[in-house]
Amino acid sequence: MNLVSLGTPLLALELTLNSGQAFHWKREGHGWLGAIGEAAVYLEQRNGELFVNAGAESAASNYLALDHPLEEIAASFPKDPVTQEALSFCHGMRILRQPRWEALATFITSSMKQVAHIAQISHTLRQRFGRPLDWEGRSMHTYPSPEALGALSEADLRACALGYRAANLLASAQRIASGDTDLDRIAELPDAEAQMALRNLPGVGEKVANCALLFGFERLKAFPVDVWIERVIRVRYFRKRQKVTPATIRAFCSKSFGPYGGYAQQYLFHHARLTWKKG
DNA sequence: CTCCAGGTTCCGG
DNA sequence: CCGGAACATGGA
Repeated sequence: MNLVSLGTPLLALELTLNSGQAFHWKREGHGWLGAIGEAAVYLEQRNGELFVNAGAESAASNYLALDHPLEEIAASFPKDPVTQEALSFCHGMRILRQPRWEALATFITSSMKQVAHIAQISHTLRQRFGRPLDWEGRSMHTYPSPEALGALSEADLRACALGYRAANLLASAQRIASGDTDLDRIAELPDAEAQMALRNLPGVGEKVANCALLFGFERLKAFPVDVWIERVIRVRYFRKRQKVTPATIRAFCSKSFGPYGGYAQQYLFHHARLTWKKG
């Protein structure tokens, strides 16, 4: 158990790992076990001090985005009570800097699925098709590459409970493995163009593209609108019986939440999902 | 059993 | 641009 300290960053570790951004971190003793790209990683927080297994320091601080100016980000949020309530609830949560394909692929598999089930799919794909890793006798797996997934059959993926998403994940993996779509090149594009490029992939619409941009391409203004966000915006920012179309929501979110809109979105999402009362 | 979940795509107004 | 419907699966 050779751990190294990363100091005492402002970081709500458990909140960050369990907020529906990444889906593969598992409790292990007092910490969390998972993979960052091709490396096995163990994370633990004790009295505010962050520890990581030796050798994974830079990978971990990059993945956890410890360089994001969290205080500045929080200060940039609108001062309305809805956002401030979510901010207070999610204090210390960071937007992870995930590998591009991993972020894109997990959200291709996310459509019309609960977070728990997305996690189950992620684990199955890793176990069956990822590369095995080991840390202190504990095993975990990398997220399977586009090449690995692209070589499978749709039936192989359907057997992981992917349902109709299997064809989309397979075709997207093949387009990337073949070089037809280049995620590194997309990473160089401005937000709007990057979004359009991602949306050329099967199973990638506006919402999934925005998730990929926010979680995998460092686009902190990207604002995914899922059923929870749609509900929060509609109920808390508009009057009952007012006509609110998808275009209304898009325009409102784009103008209201500033340069770190993606952070605000993630806080609103997590807060709503955990505290929403029906009726 | 019914309802719903971090949607996308296609199709007719 | 908008609303509807089809698409799989499992948890609540």
